[in-house]
Amino acid sequence: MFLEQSGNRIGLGKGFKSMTINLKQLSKLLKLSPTTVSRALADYPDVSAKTRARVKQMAIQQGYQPNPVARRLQKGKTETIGIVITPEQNYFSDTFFIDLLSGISNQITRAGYELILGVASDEEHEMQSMRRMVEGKRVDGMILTLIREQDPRVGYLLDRDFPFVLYGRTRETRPYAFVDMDGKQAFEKACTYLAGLGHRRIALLNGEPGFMFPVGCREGYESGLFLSGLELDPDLIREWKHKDPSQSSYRWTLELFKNDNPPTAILFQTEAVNGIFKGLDELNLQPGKDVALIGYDDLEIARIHRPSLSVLRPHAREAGQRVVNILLEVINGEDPGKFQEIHQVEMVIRETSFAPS
Amino acid sequence: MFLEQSGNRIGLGKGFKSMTINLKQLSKLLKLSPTTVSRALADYPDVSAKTRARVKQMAIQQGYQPNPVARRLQKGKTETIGIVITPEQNYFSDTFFIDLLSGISNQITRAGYELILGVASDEEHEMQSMRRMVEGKRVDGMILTLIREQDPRVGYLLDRDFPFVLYGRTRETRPYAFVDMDGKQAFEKACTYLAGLGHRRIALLNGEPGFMFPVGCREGYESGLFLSGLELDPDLIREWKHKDPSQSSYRWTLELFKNDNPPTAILFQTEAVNGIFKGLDELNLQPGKDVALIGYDDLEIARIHRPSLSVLRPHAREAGQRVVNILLEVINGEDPGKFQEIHQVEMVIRETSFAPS
DNA sequence: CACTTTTTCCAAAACGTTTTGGAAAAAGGA
DNA sequence: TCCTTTTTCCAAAACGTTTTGGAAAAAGTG
Repeated sequence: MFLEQSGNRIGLGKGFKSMTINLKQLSKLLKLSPTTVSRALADYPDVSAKTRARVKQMAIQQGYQPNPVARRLQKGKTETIGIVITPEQNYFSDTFFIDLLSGISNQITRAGYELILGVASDEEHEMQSMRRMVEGKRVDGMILTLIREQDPRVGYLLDRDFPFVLYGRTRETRPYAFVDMDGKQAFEKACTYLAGLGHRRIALLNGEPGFMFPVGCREGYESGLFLSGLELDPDLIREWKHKDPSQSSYRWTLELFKNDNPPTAILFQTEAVNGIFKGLDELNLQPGKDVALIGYDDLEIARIHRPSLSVLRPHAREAGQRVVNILLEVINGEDPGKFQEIHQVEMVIRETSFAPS
Repeated sequence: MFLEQSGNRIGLGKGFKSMTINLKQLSKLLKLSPTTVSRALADYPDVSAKTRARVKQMAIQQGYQPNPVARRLQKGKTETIGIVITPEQNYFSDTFFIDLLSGISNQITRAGYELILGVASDEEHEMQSMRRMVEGKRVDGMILTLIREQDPRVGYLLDRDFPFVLYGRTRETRPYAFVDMDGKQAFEKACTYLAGLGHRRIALLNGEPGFMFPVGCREGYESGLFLSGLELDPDLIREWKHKDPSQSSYRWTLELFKNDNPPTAILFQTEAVNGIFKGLDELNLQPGKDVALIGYDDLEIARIHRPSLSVLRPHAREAGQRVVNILLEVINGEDPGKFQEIHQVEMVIRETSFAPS
């Protein structure tokens, strides 16, 4: 009787819920069992082509969509994956992260999954937010970004055998799945390119220590110097703070040119470009004329600045898509160790990389 | 028998799922019915203080957390709210949106809800992503940002009586819930402030037409001029494109000063500041000396630039929290029309707002 | 002590799916 | 025709909670 009531609710038009039809109601309309309707929609072979067609047509006509919550309960999956971002690290500074997120989101949607977002104010809350998702059974897998050299999140997830994929890498001996940009190769390429133009003093303004990505940048830088027969001068290497890229890179730029033998080229993360421009301006040095610049990440400012900034461009969107596809496989039981991808980084030559006179 | 098997799975240590305990297992440990355990944990009055304590202690000891999917099914709620962002509009340009998101996320977590994120590449996908959430029964309510004057999303949600809250406003006669910044009052304040310093030619570099927020800015601007006894000169008003704030604002800045009687002050959205700085630089005009500037939004660049930029600062975090609290009330059946909040905007005077000589 | 009220507990139903394990009907084979 | 195989369908169980509607036990009342 109770059932009949809710069955009759179709089309009553009172409130939102009444506009929706469920499996039982649909099967009643079709004079079939819920089992058959469910299996018809899922293309099981044990339902005849004729009834399958009939079911599908009616489902479309009635706008039927299986209730995801019920399906999740039955399937024992949340069909959800989680990501935690932190505002303090200015990661959202421009298109890069939103591109990554866009690739992630679209691929997740395509798989019929959901992306839940946590925003954490610091490292501690970052962990807390992730634990809530994992231990609260709110997600089937996690995506991690902005990875540190020693990253407790990775150990935590490995310990409990919970599916995850890193965008980036960390120092961890156990196998895990990751998609990373080949920062090493990118910086090596940029470095040899500048050396090939004739630059002999190439500086590196690297990301904050503790995070993993500057490690690759530095390796590539050193390897590039070596391949070009240049000496490594520790005075030409600086690191800025993630929380405050412009301010710290500004200071480091000024310092760099106090050197007796200052650089003629700088490699750096584009995020820090404002500070560098400001520093150079103060020193009366013109980018692309007195100092060559190549940034890592193709942010908007790189394109619109005059002179336009030569950059290393990671393909964030594609990387995001790969991260999701891999995570879905890992969730599906595949061995995470099989998925360790290092993506090429494109070099875009614009106006700030010139041959010194 | 099947039940017994899964009951015995506790502590087997094979795979992740085995590490988790469910209500039935917990109740067996306590020699109580699932009903009582559930009600004890939910602080129902019909369970004695003694057993309630015993249950809670055991729940903590065993690390029990109710399966959210099962609860959602029973409660008929998804405990989830949705938001769709679009990358093309550089909304993530700096701390503003992430602050808003941070307030939203934290408040949602506090309520035990989940935030699911959609990333849409354009207006059409934006709608599509929202419909998937709404019609797919994936959320209990929606949060909308970056509202247009005519916004089909609002009509869509109103039509089907689906709970939502706007961050911003739109042109719609039916009542709906929103939290908006008082852009009008902010620009009026900034305008009268500049006029009070002695500026007579104040320009407005406004946001893209079609969106709602520039409307308030313009109203405030006009009202500020009027209150200060200044004439409105249409030549001093320009609008930039959301997709490309720097480029278009750069062009408009140059145009502005082709005027016979150029402005001595500019009001604008901080997002467009790079283009303005670039334009002024090209014209050999110094911000804070030849031209006064006040931006809307306190982005990082406003603080670190020399001279530092005077701004109007919306309190994004607080607004995000309010949006969520209101949405939860609307979901709970409260009348949306009751919740229409307009928040004050703070004015932060730094170095670019000076008295003309 | 007998009766009523309050306290404390629980069995069963319900949420809306998918999966399991057949059963009935149709088709094929002798 | 009778038996076997295949096709097509479905009743019931299960996923893990919360809620409903009592029932048993304890406490209060006369």
